[in-house]
Amino acid sequence: MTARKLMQNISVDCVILGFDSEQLNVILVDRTLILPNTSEVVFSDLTLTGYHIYEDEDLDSAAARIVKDLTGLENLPLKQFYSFGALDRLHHPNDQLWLEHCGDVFSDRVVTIGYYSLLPSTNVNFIQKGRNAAWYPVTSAKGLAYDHDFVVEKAIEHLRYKFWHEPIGFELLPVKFTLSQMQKLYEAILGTQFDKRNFRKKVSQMDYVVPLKEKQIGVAHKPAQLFMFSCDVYEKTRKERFDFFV
Amino acid sequence: MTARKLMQNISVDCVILGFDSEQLNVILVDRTLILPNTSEVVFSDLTLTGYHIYEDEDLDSAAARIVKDLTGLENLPLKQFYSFGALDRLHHPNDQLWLEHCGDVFSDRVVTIGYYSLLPSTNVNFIQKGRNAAWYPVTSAKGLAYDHDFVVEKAIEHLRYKFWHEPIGFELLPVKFTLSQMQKLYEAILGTQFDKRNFRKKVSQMDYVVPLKEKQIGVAHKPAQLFMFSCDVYEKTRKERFDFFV
DNA sequence: TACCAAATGTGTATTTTATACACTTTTATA
DNA sequence: TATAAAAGTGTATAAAATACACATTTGGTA
Repeated sequence: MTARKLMQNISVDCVILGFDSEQLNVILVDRTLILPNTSEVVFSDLTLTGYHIYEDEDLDSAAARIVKDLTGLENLPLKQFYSFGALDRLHHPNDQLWLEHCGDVFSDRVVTIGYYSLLPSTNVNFIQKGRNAAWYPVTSAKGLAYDHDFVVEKAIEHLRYKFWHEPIGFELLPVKFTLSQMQKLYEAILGTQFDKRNFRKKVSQMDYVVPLKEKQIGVAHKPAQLFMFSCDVYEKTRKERFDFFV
Repeated sequence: MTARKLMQNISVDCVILGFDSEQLNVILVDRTLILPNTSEVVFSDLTLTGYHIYEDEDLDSAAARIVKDLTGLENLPLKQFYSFGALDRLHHPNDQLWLEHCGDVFSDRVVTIGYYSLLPSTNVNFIQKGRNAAWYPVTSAKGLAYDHDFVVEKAIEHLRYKFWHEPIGFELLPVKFTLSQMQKLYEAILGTQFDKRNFRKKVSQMDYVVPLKEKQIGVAHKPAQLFMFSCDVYEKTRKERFDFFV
């Protein structure tokens, strides 16, 4: 394989969001600058899973490759949500130090294409090469590298927007889930409370939330019925309607 | 002013959409390749309003500058909607010819950030420098330069999506509009029919559609009452709700 | 083995919203 | 003054949203 050339001015950053039945989490990667001669740790902070794209790969492929390289995760449903090109997005002192020392010398003008992905944040096995990727609660994801605080903020804004209008919540739940888990998720993301009976009445109208003949096991109380989301049924039965009204 | 440097690999393309009470239109710019020595017209086609960004400008500013340069229009509400980075997006023969002959030699790997803007397409005065910008019905916007057919398609998809969920339709109407104009717009974009009485009943629930004490003038029939959209009222009274249900 | 803790699961009455549907009114113009 | 063209209006019915409280099932433990 011949050497692939990285594009100096274009990168991809992925906001991988997970839910653990309590809160929303994001995968962040360790960025520690160690001086090679003295082994001094100059600083240590966190970044999103992101990197420059190669000249011979499109944006979606770049996003998938970068996530795989940094976390080992494959086949995530990565979707583009916004691009970031502020002039000062790499101008914090740590970013400049990092760019000076990190081998490949890149431009300090990089436009990055933001991607996001949703998954349940339990049972995720990271396979890391060198750098450490891990889940962090989004509430604690502050002081990140570059403009990544802003990128995360925009991703969550985008997530909330889609949450109101499409059934994407299921991507954050296990394949088989209980209605209480679903309700907790929606309450957490949308910051609302729902009445249990009315929530269930509403869900029962959704043909694409399919009841299974299985129950929870290993819980110290009455086990709940499990449900699945059917994408097929959703696509076939969805009816759009005005909802900006009133 | 010192010479600004264009970025080889990054451009912005703007899909400026207008409505003329009949159909959706888009501003396109003439791209005619004339050989300088023989004056032969090699080809002539159309592009979106787009160009490379400068090293010292952010994406939003670039979009505004490019639209102004190509059309004379200022202060349009330009919003980013998607980015395009397919490997072959500049690989049609005309695109290659154009890139070879058009002076500045750019890379054939350009990632473009898509912006869109909405406005009523009547009473728009183009001030053009050299190249011709004009409205074209979106239905006839085929065979455009680069991947611009695809960019337009994605923009309209985005528009429809937002149309269902937010009152952005008003950006495509004159400041003062009649309910029939509004209904026709929604029917055109969403591809649905609404019952007149039910549509009006619904609109009357929207506090942010404000009836004026004015009527249409110069029409050869009973003149309709005029209405305005109030962004202030909308922001203060909007209630989000689930709408992906059922 | 009886009791407790913990979470599940269920129904009804009321209000609000959506839908279906047809004729009269107002204006400019011929 | 008759006509054409579009504006404007109400009611009955069906569907959906909301408010609200208690009995049930299970595992664990005394």
